[in-house]
Amino acid sequence: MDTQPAATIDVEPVPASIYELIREDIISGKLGPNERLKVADLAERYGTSTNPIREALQQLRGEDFVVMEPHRGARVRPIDENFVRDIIEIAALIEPALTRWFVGIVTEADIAQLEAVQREIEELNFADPSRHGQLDTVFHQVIYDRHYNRHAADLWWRHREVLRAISRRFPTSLGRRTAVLREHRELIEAIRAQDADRAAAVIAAHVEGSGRHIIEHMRLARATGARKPLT
Amino acid sequence: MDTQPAATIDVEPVPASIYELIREDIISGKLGPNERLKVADLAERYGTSTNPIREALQQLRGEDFVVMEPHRGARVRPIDENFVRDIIEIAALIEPALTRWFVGIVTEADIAQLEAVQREIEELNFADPSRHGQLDTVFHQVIYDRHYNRHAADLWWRHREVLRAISRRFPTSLGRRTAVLREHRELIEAIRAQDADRAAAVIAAHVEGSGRHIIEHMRLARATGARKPLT
DNA sequence: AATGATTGGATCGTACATTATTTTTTGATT
DNA sequence: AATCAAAAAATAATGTACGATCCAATCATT
Repeated sequence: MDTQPAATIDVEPVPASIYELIREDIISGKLGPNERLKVADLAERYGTSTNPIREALQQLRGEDFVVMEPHRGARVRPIDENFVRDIIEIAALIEPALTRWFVGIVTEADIAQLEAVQREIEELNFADPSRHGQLDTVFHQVIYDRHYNRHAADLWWRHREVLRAISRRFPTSLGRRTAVLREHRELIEAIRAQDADRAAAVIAAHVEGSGRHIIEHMRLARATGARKPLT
Repeated sequence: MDTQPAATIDVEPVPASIYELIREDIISGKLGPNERLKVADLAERYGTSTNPIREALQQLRGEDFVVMEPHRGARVRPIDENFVRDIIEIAALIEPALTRWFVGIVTEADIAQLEAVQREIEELNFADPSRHGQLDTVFHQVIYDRHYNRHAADLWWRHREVLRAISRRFPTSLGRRTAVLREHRELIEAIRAQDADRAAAVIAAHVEGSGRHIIEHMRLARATGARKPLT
């Protein structure tokens, strides 16, 4: 899974392949936790034959969105609070390291780009959540996308997509909004000051805060709209 | 991909599924870097039809061992020095964090198990490389396997498998041998002393050293036996 | 050099065989 | 009659086969 080029700010991506459709439905919760994924059902649901479904499921299995047992088929890996906590913890280890490196290679132009994106984010001021999600992604992409460690960058990207999809489900609290803006500004500041330690610390806090926010909302949603248990 | 139970020390695993066969051939280098993976060829090679091949490739794609371009088929993701460096860097971030947590929950029995495995390792003294690889894996598995963050643990396991497969290709240098034994002992020491910082530092050095060793050997192998370039 | 035809191979669809699992039915025993 | 185990049927995954279609690269022609 390669990351998008940082320059183009693409429109909301409309899922094309079966793989993307199923993944979207898993992340968005249309396909619930632990739900069985029968090849025949999915084929009908998405209007294709079984072959593409089988392949999509295998790919999703490789990416850990789907669990498969031999001769017992596929199930949706639950995207629950634990899941989010896990990937946030990993992100909290990787992102500071990537940021640290970025501080060492950053150019005037990079900082200008960061500031431009940040300006857009502040102007938008969370009016359009989906657009904000895009801009926020681009902001961090500027920092991570040129890193030589493609594995780490792709890992970040994968986590990012999951978190963004989950975040779409609920609004950003006022407290979180101000924190996001403050942390972004502080990050730019630290990068400009060539203070790698501070930049790393800021991004670590940023990731943690974002994770807490998401998990809190998930907990709330779970408590309120009691979801049906596994099939 | 779930990790094995820590208790059972299994025999050298014989790959069963097509997926495992192909992955093994990629990691071991039988399928060279960037080599085209034609479904028809692979089907013949492994004695199956094309469907299982396609599904295996999709899974490998999800795990990033294979890259696919639309309508242009699959290629082997090169398992080269950069690849190893990338996953080592990630491991060097994750393993200390996992170790740190382990220090907090470790029991007498855990330490006894670590010591038992370490004793076996020292007795074997690298006589049987494959067996050593197993024991070394078990040693670290004791530490990581019970962590609540299954994502992180699985990430470790995946990296581990790749590195172990690569390591099979060449002998462990004398210097590395003594370093491994020393670091293991030091790690047990730090864990017993409840010194999380030191344990984390030791494991970070351990991962780094292991990475350097592997990359050095790969560089050497590349320089010596000049491999054929991409198809 | 640009254009169009050819071809290799991926991708997708469909159908069916085989095998393993789950559920239901049956039958024997208490 | 109730209970439980074995057998049978249903369900669904997995594997095989083959044809249709589409895309990209190559080759031939102008």
